[in-house]
Amino acid sequence: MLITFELIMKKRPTLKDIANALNVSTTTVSRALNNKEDISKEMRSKVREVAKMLDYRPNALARSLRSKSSSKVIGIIIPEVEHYFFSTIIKGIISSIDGDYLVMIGESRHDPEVERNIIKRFVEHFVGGIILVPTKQKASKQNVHYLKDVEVPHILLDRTYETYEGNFLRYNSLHGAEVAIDHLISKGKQRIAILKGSDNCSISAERLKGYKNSLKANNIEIDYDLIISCPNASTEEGIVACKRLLSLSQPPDAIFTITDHIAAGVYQYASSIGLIIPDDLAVVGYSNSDLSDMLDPKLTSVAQDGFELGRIAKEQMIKIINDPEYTYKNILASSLIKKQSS
Amino acid sequence: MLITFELIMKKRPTLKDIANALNVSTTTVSRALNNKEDISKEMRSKVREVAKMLDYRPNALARSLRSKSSSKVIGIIIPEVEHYFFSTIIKGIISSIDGDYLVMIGESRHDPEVERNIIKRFVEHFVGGIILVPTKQKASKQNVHYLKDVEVPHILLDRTYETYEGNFLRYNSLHGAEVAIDHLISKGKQRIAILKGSDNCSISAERLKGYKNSLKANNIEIDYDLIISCPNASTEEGIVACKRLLSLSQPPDAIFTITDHIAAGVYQYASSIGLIIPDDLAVVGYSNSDLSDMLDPKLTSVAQDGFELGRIAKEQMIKIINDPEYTYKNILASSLIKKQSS
DNA sequence: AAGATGTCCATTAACGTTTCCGTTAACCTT
DNA sequence: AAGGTTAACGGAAACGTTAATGGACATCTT
Repeated sequence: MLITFELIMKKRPTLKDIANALNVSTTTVSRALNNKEDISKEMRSKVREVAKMLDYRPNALARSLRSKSSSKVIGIIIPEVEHYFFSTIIKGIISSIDGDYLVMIGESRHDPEVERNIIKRFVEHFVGGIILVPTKQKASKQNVHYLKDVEVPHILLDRTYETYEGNFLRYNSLHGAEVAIDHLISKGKQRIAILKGSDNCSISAERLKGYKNSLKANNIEIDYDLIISCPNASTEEGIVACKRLLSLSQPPDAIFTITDHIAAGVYQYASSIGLIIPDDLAVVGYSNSDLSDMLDPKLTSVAQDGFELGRIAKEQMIKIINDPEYTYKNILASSLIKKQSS
Repeated sequence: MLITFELIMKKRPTLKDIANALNVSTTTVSRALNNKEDISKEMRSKVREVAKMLDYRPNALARSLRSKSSSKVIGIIIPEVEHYFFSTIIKGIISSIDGDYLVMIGESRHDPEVERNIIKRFVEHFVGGIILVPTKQKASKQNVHYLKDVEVPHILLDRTYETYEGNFLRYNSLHGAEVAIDHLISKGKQRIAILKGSDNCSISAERLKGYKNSLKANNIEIDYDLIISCPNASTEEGIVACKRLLSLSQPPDAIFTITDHIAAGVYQYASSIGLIIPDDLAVVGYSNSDLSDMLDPKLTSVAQDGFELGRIAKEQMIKIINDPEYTYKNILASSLIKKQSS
């Protein structure tokens, strides 16, 4: 073995450097390191030894440029990074190092145009696949079509739209809401309000539908005074909406909020006027975020395990990347986590 | 211009395709698209037109393989993705698309070995630079040395260690804690407890030091009964610690928690025994997270704007990447956001 | 012993860019 | 008009890797 000047240099060592040191060809080195056939055990170990000595790290760029195999990078696009649910999705996706995939991340900020740009940038960088949590806007649909056009493997997460035919994974919000309302009714509540989200959000619409379904199934008439919108799903809106509900001539005895954040607002207003949760007013939230355990009393909430969602999405994404025939469509059931607020 | 069979094919178009269509060389096409010299205006526009027609997207892999310029990707490594403060850091880093950098993300899960692995993977992928929020463990130090060894531009975020000489950006926890305690004292509080974090965390240590500094400066004796550890910084620990504090023969009239999460625990226990915040017990948290506004009363907290931290970090990272001589070391002052809990 | 098979390695060519170095022709010089 | 400059382009090499092909040699067949 010959330690040449180049090897000492700061430049990152390449296959060629190892090859020169051992007086063999780069092909041989490549085979040795990639556990390919056509190589002797002795050569393999010699190569490995030198590679280790030089702290050789393969150039992923060159590798995937050559082998045309989509690089071992998957891209994820999320509307809002700091949102807890989305955060846990990201965690689920990136936490399993094992798959030896790296992850690029982009935030669409609920803007389909930004989303489109990120997709294009991902495509330029030859990501192997894209996990997309689409925007609420209809325009995201075109972006998904674009994804199909450029033939980048992809899977839609959390949200999807009517005519979509590709891979997706999401929670069943319809069922989640039904379970929540059923639970409240089983606790003897009769006037159940809902603080719903934005109207053009399919998830919000589904939860509203679940709410109505459950009431109907239990022969409770729907009172439109008890349905209030909180388009931003903020705590502030929760306070305002709660105030309005409780000032009705026939105030509700339970409130179902489409988001834990809104529930926090309900808590605040309720306690400000001396109501006791759950006795005077039961509350059920949605997504069982970290917040739900910090509220007092702890908030009953429909579980949306973002971590699990992300974990499965990544697992399936890799399958999709490796087998163009493979498809995956799934709707997870979410369960109600009963705590002290109901 | 000649539209050949290859152009119609699904394969992503390359410089060669454009060149063939116009009967020019790839060199010319490359120059035209990259706004280089040595090219006529007419050719430039013709090339661009065809490029647009074919929806040409440069192959970022090939580009950065060739031009040796670190690819326009920066890697970020964070201990825990779903933690709100860290989430906002990520948001700050990735939200500005303009810099035309893409972002790879890795989660160290507070484990230096995982951190090391992520760094190596990033290096393989030739990231242009790495923004690192190091682990609390001492072992992270070696990882930073490794970064220097392989000559990847990097900047340490939020945390740093004693002998570190590279680029960093963080908040001044010492000062933050001092301001918090000064504030409580100015409100007439005399027995101020602190719920501190893990002992081998430099940030936690700094805040504790700030706490002590401020007390000394105000001639208040330090009572070690009022210093309790919450190593996991969890709400549960906050409840337990608060209980212990309030059962002292001389209970505190104010509690400073190293984290908003811990403060949530204090809130819960205090309200369970009927204490009124801030009258009976003032509370000040740290990091001014989204939680702080959801608590009732809203929690006074020392602001740690993760978004700003991330934004600056990225901005400086790019400067560092583009100019090897450039260095950046900064400690941001954090201000106290006064709300209703104090 | 002659062919067949197998082992282990080298040579060569790609992947899509960018860059160095030419080349050509037109346009200035004086 | 001879030489010099400039503008606009092409050819070829290079980045680091992997894949296809081929060749030398040894070992197994019958």
